[in-house]
Amino acid sequence: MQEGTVSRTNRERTEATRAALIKAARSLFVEKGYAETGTPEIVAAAGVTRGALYHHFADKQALFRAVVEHESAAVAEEIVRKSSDGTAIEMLIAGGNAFFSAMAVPGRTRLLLLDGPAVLGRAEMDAIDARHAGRTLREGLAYAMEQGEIRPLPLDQLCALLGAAFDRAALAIRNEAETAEYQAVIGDLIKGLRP
Amino acid sequence: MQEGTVSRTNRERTEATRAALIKAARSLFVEKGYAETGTPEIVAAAGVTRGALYHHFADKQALFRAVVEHESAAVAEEIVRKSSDGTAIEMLIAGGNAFFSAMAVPGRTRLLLLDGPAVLGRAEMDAIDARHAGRTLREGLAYAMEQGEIRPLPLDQLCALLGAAFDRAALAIRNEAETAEYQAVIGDLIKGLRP
DNA sequence: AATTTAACATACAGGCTGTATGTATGCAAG
DNA sequence: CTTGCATACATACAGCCTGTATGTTAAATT
Repeated sequence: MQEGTVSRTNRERTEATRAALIKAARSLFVEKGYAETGTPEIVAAAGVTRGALYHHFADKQALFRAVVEHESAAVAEEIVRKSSDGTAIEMLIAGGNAFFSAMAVPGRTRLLLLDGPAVLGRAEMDAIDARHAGRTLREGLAYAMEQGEIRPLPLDQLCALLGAAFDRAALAIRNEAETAEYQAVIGDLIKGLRP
Repeated sequence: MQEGTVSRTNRERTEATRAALIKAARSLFVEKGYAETGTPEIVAAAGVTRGALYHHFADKQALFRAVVEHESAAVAEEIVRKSSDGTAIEMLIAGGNAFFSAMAVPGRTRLLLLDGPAVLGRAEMDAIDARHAGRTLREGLAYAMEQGEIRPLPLDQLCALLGAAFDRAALAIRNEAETAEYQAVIGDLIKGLRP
């Protein structure tokens, strides 16, 4: 039985430190916002020093990027996990509901929809989204068009516009009643695309 | 004939100073973003001192708010000015085109769609938008529903979702070809709402 | 076992924000 | 017209934060 500092491999140390930093940073970025959170505060919460932070991340923004990447992946994972089968439009609706459910986790709207675009820029946020949640929407829409369930439209533009609608709905939703209202309206928007 | 310091009334001094600060701040916020723009830089460009800035504005964020308010009003003014008549849906489309045209003015997407929500929060941005461009969209949709040109749907939610789609399109648009593409897709979205 | 390299910790320089204090000018009252 | 107050600034200061440079310890390599 060992105490305090157990001998760890470098890889283990790195992973533990990075995880602690990302966890502490996520919590503070959510609570106070990116600009109002200082690195001294983050490292104190993570139980390391600023030296460790700047060893693993180029700067504060790089740490934020890691937090956003992590969070975006979690949202996409939940959508994929809950994806049902049925008609293409049914799948789109179900995916949307899963998205709303995932975005209801506290802090996600702030990280992914408010601070993210401002800190990292829309181009980088689009790139991150395209690897995660945005990818599921794109595949759903492409499948629906393929099946002839919605009219053929430029996929890039349609994804951007519907994705924006989903995002804004997630931002507006604060309780179950609002969830149902937005689900209904966005469902109508999608159904309006049928041939 | 007088030189240099002409005797000005206090009201004139105030208006001139505020205008110079807002103009300089707008330029720098657009060029470098809110966080990367320092108040020393702003006051230097405006030809005043930091004392003047903090006399007229509570803090840097209040100055940013004034810039955003000004810009948002300019967008709404352009939409109203270009609003044509015709069927309700035609007016919506024309209003959308005017919106895209107004948002093409350099810096507006960054101020109103990227930094604005992050710095001021979505609630405050919604309030500002509701007084300006968002108001025109809401009135257009309400009129279209009244005329029976689109199905009756919850107005608040529909405004939020379509407003988000317009915003994202404005962010994505970088040239005329893209403008046409997004106009077409957003037109299809609106037309899908017909009874 | 010796050497290199990774993973930190500490110290420092520069810059920025907001506030406190000082000054000059407009303005209103007598 | 001058006397007193308020407005519109300018200057100086304190505190904090970011990023970097330097030092130290432990792991990995040879």
